[in-house]
Amino acid sequence: MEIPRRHNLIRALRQTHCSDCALNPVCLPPAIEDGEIQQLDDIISRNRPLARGGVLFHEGMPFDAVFAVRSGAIKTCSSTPTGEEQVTGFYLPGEIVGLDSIGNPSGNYGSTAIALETTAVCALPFDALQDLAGKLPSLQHHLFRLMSSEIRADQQIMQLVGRRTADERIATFLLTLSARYKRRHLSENHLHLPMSRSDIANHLGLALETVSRILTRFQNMEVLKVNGRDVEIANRQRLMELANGDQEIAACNSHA
Amino acid sequence: MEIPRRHNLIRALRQTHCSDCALNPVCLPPAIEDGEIQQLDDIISRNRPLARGGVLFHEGMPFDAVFAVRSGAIKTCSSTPTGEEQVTGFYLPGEIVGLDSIGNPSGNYGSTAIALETTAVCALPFDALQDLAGKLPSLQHHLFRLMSSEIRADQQIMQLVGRRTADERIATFLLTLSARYKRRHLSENHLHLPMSRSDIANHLGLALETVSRILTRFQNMEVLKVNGRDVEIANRQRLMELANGDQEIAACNSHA
DNA sequence: CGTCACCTTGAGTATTGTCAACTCGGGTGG
DNA sequence: CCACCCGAGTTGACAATACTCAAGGTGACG
Repeated sequence: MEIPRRHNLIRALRQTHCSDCALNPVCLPPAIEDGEIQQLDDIISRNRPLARGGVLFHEGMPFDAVFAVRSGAIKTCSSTPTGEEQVTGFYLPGEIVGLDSIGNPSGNYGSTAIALETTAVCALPFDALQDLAGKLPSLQHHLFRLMSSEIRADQQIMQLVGRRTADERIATFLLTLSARYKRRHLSENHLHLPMSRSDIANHLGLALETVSRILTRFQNMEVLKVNGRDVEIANRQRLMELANGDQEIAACNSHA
Repeated sequence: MEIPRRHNLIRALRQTHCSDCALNPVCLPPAIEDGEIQQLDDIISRNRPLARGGVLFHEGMPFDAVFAVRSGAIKTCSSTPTGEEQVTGFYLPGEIVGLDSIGNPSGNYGSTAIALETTAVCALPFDALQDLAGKLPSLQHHLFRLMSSEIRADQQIMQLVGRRTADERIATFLLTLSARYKRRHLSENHLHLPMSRSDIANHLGLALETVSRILTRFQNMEVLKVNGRDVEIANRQRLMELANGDQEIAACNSHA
């Protein structure tokens, strides 16, 4: 009796339209009108959800679309000149994957997108999106904003990875994730991490052992409650201090 | 007799148009037509060159334009939550500065742009640029490509800073710079670095002493000839190996 | 000719990576 | 049904890369 139920679920997902999508304030321009939503809706295709580990697009495949995450989570990796993989980002519902590939000189995707859990996406064929953006200034503006946000997010990671200690990177990573969960109206203090320790480590430029050690240390400090991939922020104030490297403030408090 | 001469120079710069700018293959869409160039030209303003250290825009100022570098060089920095500065990028002639600020929620510039030497820029007021992009699909596409390239560049830095040794970072940085010089038809083997050691270090997530030490070591290895900010690539093959961390290849060669 | 950035070089240290062993939980197959 | 295996995660010991602190050196510019 489970198979038919799953099929119904899938059908329900595929029938959904932008106009009644709970995420539309996140992935659509704020000022868009109903008729315009319809136009956007017409170019979007919703495929069957990807299983965990499923590949949404692969580095080197011809670039044809960007994707809005509906549910689940995606990681993107690009392979370095030396052959290792670098996790360039994580994408949660309401976020857009593939923006980095738009202007790739080769015309191909410049990274690989992999589902971290069962994940549903909306495909936005880029040619059509671009045409539509020419007609709808608010959509064009929104796309510029999205890409620009991606640039700023990458610059934040850059600065995180380049100038901060391992503790600060982990603390900041968790707080950023928490803010993104909050934005999509989920609990901001009880996070379920869709990615492995190894993915986190790779993304933050750390060894996976370091990530593991720091999470347990934060737990011992009663800043977090960690249970595998479930992480609860128990002391947000302290976590923010850790993110900023305010060792002394905490020390002062402790012997006050 | 120098003042008038400089004034003439400045006037010459300001009178220049996109149509006869040597950089236009780099900063304009490849398929643009003459009439369209004229439209673009009309919205561009060319200000008097910035002196070294001059601020093009400052973090927190209202965002109104992006800038094409005509000559000289620009660095962008953003200040971290803890107050330090992070050098997020360097911009050479033909490159566009300010793309990261387009979608800043506050509507302000999200970083500060500073001239590393005497620098001339073209200002592209963003409202007008956006309107024009709505009319000229090739311009819209070009802007998407530029932003997407910026994302990829940042991701490369991310991976450089997160996963590579100091040697690899410096080697890769020099090679990337060399490629950019080549693209603008300058010598690819004799580089003049417009930025200080400290800027390089900051950008690559290193201490400035480390940068200095590595440059002298590369010089001792006869890979580079370094003289202050003049750097000559003496053994490109070897530099590429260093960029990829092929320690063994070199070691093998040496006792062959 | 002095000052002031900027750069170089040295010595000692420490944060973080590497290697390695072990635990835990889930799924598979005998 | 149980044993086994495998991947993910944890923990420990040790090593090394790169940072910090500190002391010169060099060149430009007033």
